[in-house]
This record gives sequence, structure tokens and C-alpha cells, in this order.
Amino acid sequence: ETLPRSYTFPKAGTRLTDLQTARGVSQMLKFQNTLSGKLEEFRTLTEGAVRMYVCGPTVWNLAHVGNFRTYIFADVLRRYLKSKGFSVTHAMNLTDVDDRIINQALERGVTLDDYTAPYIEAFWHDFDLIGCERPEVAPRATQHIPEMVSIISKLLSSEHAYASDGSIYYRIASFPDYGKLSKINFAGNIAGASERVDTDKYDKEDARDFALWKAPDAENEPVWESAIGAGRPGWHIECSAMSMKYLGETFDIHCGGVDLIFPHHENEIAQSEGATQKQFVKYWLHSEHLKIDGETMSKSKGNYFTLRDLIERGFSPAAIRYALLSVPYRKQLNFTIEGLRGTEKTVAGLQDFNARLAEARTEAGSNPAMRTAAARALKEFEAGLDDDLNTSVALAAIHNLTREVNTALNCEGLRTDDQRDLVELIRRFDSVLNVFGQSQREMLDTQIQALIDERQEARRRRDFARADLIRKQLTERGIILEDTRDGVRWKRR
RNA sequence: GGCGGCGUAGCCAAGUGGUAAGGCAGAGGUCUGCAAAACCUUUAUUCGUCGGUUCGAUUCCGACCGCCGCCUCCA
Repeated sequence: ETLPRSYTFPKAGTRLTDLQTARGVSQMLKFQNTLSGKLEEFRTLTEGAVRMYVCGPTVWNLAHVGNFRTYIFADVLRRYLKSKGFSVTHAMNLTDVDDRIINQALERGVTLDDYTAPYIEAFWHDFDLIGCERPEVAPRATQHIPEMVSIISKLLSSEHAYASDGSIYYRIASFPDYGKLSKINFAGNIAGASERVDTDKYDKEDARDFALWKAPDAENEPVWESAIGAGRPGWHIECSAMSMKYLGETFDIHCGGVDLIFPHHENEIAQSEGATQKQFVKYWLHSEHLKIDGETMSKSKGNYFTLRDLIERGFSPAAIRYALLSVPYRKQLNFTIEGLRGTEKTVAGLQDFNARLAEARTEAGSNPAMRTAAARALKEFEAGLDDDLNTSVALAAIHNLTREVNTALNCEGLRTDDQRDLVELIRRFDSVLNVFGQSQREMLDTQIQALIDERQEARRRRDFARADLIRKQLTERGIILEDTRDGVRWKRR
């Protein structure tokens, strides 16, 4: 029952959704900015509008849960910004050309597009399945080569870049701010790690210089003809080109996994600011990596899961999403199958609560205690997310509310106005977190089909008691059957 | 070698200079013909170890132990 002194209880008759705009209950939105290393108040470049960029997938294989943690984090970020009334322009690239993709495509003897198409399709399928809203713009690297060439040309003319053996490199020495994001001190640290730095492979002025444009290595390799020669783009330049094309030379937020801080994001800054002489991004937000059973996730260990691995094991997208949101994005999260089983129950509980709330029989009026509980939940939810998107606190606020409402449902019952507001409040929460969705409790299509098949078999045997029992079971679980001339159709609820 | 993060109940974990959120599991209870399901209650005198600062530290400082990450293409 500890509320801050500034907190004022809502007046009777005030709808919770009005509280949202009435404010005075919410503190300022703050983000931990990798660039400054500090928790900063969020102020947009343009009043009321946010432009954000997220480094998207390299479509050379299926994305895994670790990748999706970043996309889900970005999704909650954009949803929360929208719920606060900002208009959001969210761009996420698809890297559909890089050395791995080229090598794989060459190996299979297919074009880049033919190679990447199924992975792009799979990515969007998983992206939708895990409950992420599609970004406003999802540009593909191969469709933005001219934009990349244009930036490289600009860098060449300004001494930030130089050509060597048909390739073009960024001259780190020309950009004194290099290292400002990753805080890497190049003077002292390379010595001990020198065995990892490949200084011989390319003809560069400085080992740190990175490729903007790569001359072809092999005969049959795909190349783009351009004003800066024939070749293919380096990895970093695509994000500079596409983000600035769709969001402007300076934009508000850039997200990605921590591993991208160096070199990818450091290089993006060098390229973009070198070309425009303007600050590239105001807030850099980086999500930490997942651990699997306490260990680093890695391909070689084989301890990683794709979304479809987990779906095949019977887990629901909502539970996977909840698990990935249960720890704030800047902390490492230990992802385990055992934990996911527990999360499945948690999510099912939320879903049950939602149904119980909607179906509750109510009496007219409202209960002051219920209003207080709801207002407090809203305040805690917002305070959590305002504090660098602390989803743990936001989820706890929801659990605390459900407990209080459950008690009311069991004891004195619910009042009509409270029910209406609570339904709206939960909808509001879920518009940001999107975890009240389908849980494992809802049957999988394959399970439904198996029961339908069994019922058909029973009908053939004229075992109608058995058939009716199955139909009744399905009905109870929200599955409605229709026997037609062409077979059995079914639908949910 | 340089830089950074973490160590909180059986497990996953939030958090803070003023006395430990939430979830899963466990225990007790309500409901039920009995179950199941559902719901409620309950579960850390204590926050890796040892010192220091302080009226007071899990929270700040120092040392140590353990784990993780970055230091050129991995979300």
C-alpha cells in the first residue's frame, strides 16, 4: 500500500482510459543509452513522432529464439511508444546479401534471390507467429545498392574512404570519434587479442579499416556494376544506407543485439556521420544475449532453438514471447525448456483470467477498492516500462492486479463499471506486451484433427456414443464441428 | 593484455541507502459426490565471501571467489 506522495487517487466516475491521458501518474520515459552509457530522458527529434531502426535478420538460415528476443524487445518498444501517443516509423532491414549467403548460393548453384526467398518467408512467418507487429518499412539490401554506392562515393570524395585493389575501405584514422559507441580503446587492447585480427587478408592502410565495397573474389560471384567499380557491398554500409533513406540522416532510436555494438554499429556511425557531418542516432538501445541452460548459445554446441523447434515441442508462441519478455532486455536471460514449461502455465493463467473477467456476472455500479487496484496496476505498469522498458515490473503489475480481481470475483463479485474498465485496462496492457494470446491450452490444429479423425472412425463403426463424446469434448474446448457432404469442417468458437 | 556485465529462496528472476516484486515448483485451504481444473493463503531475518563508509547496505567503496560477454563481420 505504499504509493508515492504525488499520486492522487482517481475521482469516482473517471474511466481508467482517461487516466492514461490525464497523467500525473506516470514518470518520464527513460532509456539506457549505449552511446552515453547513461539513463537518459527520452526526447524525440520531432514532436510526437519516433523514428526507429532495428538491425534485422541475415536471411541465410532460420532465425533462433535469441534473434527473436531482439525483435520482440523492439516490438514492445514500438508498441509502448504508440500507446503513449507517439507516431512510430519503424524500419527493419533484411540482409539478403553477405558472404555467407553468396557462398551458400554458389554452392547450391542458385541465385541469391532463390536462395534467400524461403528464409525470408520463414522469417516473416515466425515474426507474425511470435506476435510482432510488422515494421512500417522492411527494406532489402539488394534493392538498395545505389543508395550504398552514393554514400561510398561521398566518403571517397571526403577522404573518409580509399580504394585498394578494387575494394574500398573506410579510413578509421579520418574519424576521431571512432570508438565512441563501443568505448573501445584501440591503443591498449589489440595486443592481447592480436591473434584474432587478420591483418594480412586485405591490403588496408590500418588493420581496423573495414570494407565498404568488396571486389569480387571469384569468377562466378554476383557483382553489381557501379560508379565505384564492380563488386558487392560490405556488411555495415547497408544499414547506414537504408536507415538514412527511410528515417533521415538523424533519427531517434537504433536497436540491435549487444554483439552488434562493435564493429557493426560503430562502423555505421563512422560511415553515416562521415558522410553527413550530422549526428546519426540519438539513442542506441542494445539487447543482451540469451543463455541456454546457463550456457552461451552457439551453433557449434547445438544448444539453440528456432521458433519452429519449440512449436514442434508443443510450446505456444505466447509462452515463448512471455519468456523472452520476462527479464529486462539489457540483462542476460537464461532460457530453459523447464522454465518454458512453467511459463506456459503462467500464460494459460493470464488467459483464464481474461476469460473469467469477460464472463463475470456483475452488479451495477463500481467498487472503490477495485478502482484503486486498477489505477495502481496502471501506474506500476507504466512506471516499469518508463524505466528503460522494464518488462519484469510491467508483468508483475499485471499479476498483482489479476490476484486482486480474482479475490473480488470469488468474494463480493464484480461491478459492471469495474468490469468494463478492467477489460479495457487488460486490453491496454496487452496492446503493449501481447502475451494474453493463445496458450498451449488452446489445442493445436494437429491435435484437433486427430480427434476429428477418431470421431469419423467411430461414426463409421456406428459408435455414436463415442462420436458424440468426442464432439462434446471438442465443443467444450471451443472447437465447433460441422459435418458436411465434403467432410468435417471445424472452427474455433 | 584492455573493457564491460552478472552472482538474490528448490528453479527462473525484479529491485532498492531504510529493512526483499513477480512467475514456476512445494505446503495449507476454498470449491467438488470424489477428483481434476480454478481460486485464495503461505514459502529468503536474508541478497557469492571477507572487509570498509554510514545511524542504517542486499543496494555505495575495496579485495577475493565463481560465471558470462566484447576487443573485425555473431541478435
